[in-house]
Amino acid sequence: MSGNRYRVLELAVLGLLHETPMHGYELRKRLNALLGTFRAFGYGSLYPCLKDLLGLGLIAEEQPEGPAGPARQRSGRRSKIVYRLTADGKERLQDLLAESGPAAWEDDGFGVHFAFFGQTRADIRLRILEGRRSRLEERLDGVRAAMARTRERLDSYTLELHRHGLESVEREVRWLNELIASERESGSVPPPPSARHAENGTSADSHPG
Amino acid sequence: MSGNRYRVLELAVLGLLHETPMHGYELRKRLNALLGTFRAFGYGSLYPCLKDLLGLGLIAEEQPEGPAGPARQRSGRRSKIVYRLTADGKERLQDLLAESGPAAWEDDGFGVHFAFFGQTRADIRLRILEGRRSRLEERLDGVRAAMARTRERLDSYTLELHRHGLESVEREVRWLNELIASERESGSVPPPPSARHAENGTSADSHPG
DNA sequence: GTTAGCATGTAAGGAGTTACATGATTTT
DNA sequence: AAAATCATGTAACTCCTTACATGCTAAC
Repeated sequence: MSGNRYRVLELAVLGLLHETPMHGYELRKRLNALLGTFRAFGYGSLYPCLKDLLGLGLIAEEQPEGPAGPARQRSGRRSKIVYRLTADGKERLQDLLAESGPAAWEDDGFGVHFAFFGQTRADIRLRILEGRRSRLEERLDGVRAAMARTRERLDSYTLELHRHGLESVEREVRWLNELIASERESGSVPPPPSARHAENGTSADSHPG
Repeated sequence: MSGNRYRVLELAVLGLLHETPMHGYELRKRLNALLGTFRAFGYGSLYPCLKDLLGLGLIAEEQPEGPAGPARQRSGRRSKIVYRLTADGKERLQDLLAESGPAAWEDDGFGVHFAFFGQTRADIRLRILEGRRSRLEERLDGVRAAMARTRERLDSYTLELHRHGLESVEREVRWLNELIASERESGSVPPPPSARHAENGTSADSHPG
């Protein structure tokens, strides 16, 4: 009943439910629309996750409090179960959004964390973007070194695969460079002297364009 | 002991051992060099896989047949276990290389299959490339539709994520277009008799932008 | 009156990953 | 003698995925 797995789903669900309460089916559609090309979840992933989050008390079934008493919504279609964030859930969401370590910049987590940058503090955003850039640059170094070592015995298809792979990663690095520059430009974030962030309110309006 | 999981690893291991026998540690390095940016495996993945393939009789420990009898190689470092492909393993490898369905063009499998295109029949190569292109175009359609539906409630970060994601996929489609054109040019592949397409090869250049 | 879409779930398993444990050999 | 690298392995776990099972409601 307790014991939460679901690192990506947890943030996505809490983040979406923070905007507005929803039932599972709709949540899944918004989820996949949110994550776009990065990821797609089926019901078989979402519902067990909702069950867990419910068990942990991070979300709760919304009781519509009609005059006829607290019955599940039978007005629309089938009796839907509308979930909302609890106080614990909000706290948990804030913790997840404050994450700026590997969980937020590795392949798995980066997409979701980025998708919720609008709700993320400016200094955290910057740390995640920079963390991911470092990660990708490490990967570039590793692959380039490996290629140099084994260059002679790779056939043309393998070389082409590598070329395309490297180009993709380089392209993402350039994208991150632009985002980082844009984050810095939009003021409010002094390059962290030690860890100190200035209090600013305009955290979410800065998109690169 | 039997029962093979490991869809990606199996092909990669058999394909590499087809070139030359190797021990696990070296295999892992060549594996990661081969797959480049696409994937990286640790020993915890490779060794159990080798155990399975051994159990299935697809690979075998190479006996060096020294004059002192069949002992494990103690010449180099620690007693290495050098694996080689068996006859069954070669057959299995041919089956895997002949695969041209979803397993070969989905995200997971495509990289490995492509890496071994040098050992793959020309018509199979073409089918895999076209299959992947279709898959990506479906994905583009799906995401663009989803974006159109929920455009208004996405913030600028989410939009930026989608823009970058779409661009990445579009870029891969263009790459596939070039590869497919190049495969057709290099002769030897008559367009499959049943699936008839108009006599221009440039069917897929329709990317917006 | 039947398909298509809405809506919720479970059981079993996939394809690895992480952390740990061990020891030999070469380099510094 | 210490550190790095070579070399092999296991147990427990992860984070979903696939296939299945169910039923309601709107549209054709």
